[in-house]
Amino acid sequence: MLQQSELIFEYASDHFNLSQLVGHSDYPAVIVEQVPHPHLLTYTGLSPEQPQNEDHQQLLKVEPCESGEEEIMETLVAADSLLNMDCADTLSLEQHYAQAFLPSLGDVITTPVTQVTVSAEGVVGAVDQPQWHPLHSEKPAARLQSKKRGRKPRHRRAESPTPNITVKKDKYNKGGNTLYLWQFLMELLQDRQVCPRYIKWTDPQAGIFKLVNSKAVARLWGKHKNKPDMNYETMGRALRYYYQRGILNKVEGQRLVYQFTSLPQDMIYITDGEGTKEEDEDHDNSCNDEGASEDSDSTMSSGQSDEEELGFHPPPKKSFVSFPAAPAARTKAAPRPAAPRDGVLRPSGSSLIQEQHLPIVSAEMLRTLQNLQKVQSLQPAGHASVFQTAQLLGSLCERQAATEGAADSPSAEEKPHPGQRPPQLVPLASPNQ
DNA sequence: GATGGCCTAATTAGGACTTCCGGTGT
DNA sequence: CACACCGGAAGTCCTAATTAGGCCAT
Repeated sequence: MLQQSELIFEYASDHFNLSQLVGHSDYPAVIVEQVPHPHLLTYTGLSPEQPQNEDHQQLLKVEPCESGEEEIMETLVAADSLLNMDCADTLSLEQHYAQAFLPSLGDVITTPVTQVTVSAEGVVGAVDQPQWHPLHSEKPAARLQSKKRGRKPRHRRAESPTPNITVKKDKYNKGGNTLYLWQFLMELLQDRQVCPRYIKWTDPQAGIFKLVNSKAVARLWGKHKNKPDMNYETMGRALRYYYQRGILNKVEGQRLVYQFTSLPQDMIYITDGEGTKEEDEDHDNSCNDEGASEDSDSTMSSGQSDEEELGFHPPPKKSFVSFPAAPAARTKAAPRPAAPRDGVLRPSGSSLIQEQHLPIVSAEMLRTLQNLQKVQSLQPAGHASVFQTAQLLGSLCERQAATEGAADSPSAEEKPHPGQRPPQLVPLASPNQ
């Protein structure tokens, strides 16, 4: 049985559009999280019984492609094929997600998690910080205390974990797939299969995001909630309720653009050059962004369930940072500070790369780890803590820096190319080196 | 038989949407 | 005209808290 301190890699995006890697000098961002439940291994194909060194790697194997473009096209075609599939035996990632993953949300949520982000500069951040930091000084919306009749007053049920509220673990442990809409959206925004294709940050620092494909997002939400009739109209109503509760603001004058009044302090923005860095140029998303923008449904045939291909990940449970924009008033998009271009966006003032609760390990990280001899012997059921992984990556960073120092330039061969494996990183002699 | 502890099912309140609607703005 | 957006109202679903009742041991 796995312990909470054990580390599992979820292979999040091997099937992800490789075009996202095109032309970016940064190594992909990486999120690491403790995932306690063995069925997650099943979900990810990493059965605890499996010999990790073999099956694990086989699962994660990514064949390099001669022609990056062809690979991209094939990937897209495959993805689109998935979208069109509705047969019962086509177990979508999302279905898989719902069936296998959600039951463990409670553990996931309450488990302190360390995130590690790797960019070209190496490990940007790796913080093991179990505490959550409520940053909202007050609860945004006044709660109506309704009358009770004929019964003893009881303790109020935990409400939606609006930024400064913690949710009891049990709430997520009862087999229900309780995932609030705002959490769901945050997930999507951290899922590279969805962001920026269907939803994207327009101003991460301000928590402003756009529903690039509102219909697709609504369908995803509906699928998650088992509401096949869900549409943007309905989902939008739920979003509007968030105004009252101070969870969201509408960004005036911009359609389909909303703003989180708070974001997890430890929110991580996986940009690796895509999605979130387009905030200055909405058109620079290579990942179908233009095709998808405003309504990429036009690019999809009707009835396509593009969410079929999407697997996303359990809800973040984090501390939150509120944005300067006052929740009380609808806000225009705040002037944005210059976003760093290192592939990881940080909130003004402090690093975003902190402990976090996303059970995601990107494919890129896994590939990276595959290249490390030490990591190849890492057993989820063994000693591998997230923090150790962070240390490991820190060492990796150092080694890489040393290598780069010798080469004196981040050469092109270090940049990921479509259809190419991520850069071969210098194997680590030891995580503790 | 009375009492207390434990367990379980039923009840209830309330949160978080969902659905529907009429309306406005772009 | 389509779509985004708004917010009221009523409904559904789910969960936690509470209560009631049964069982058992003392």
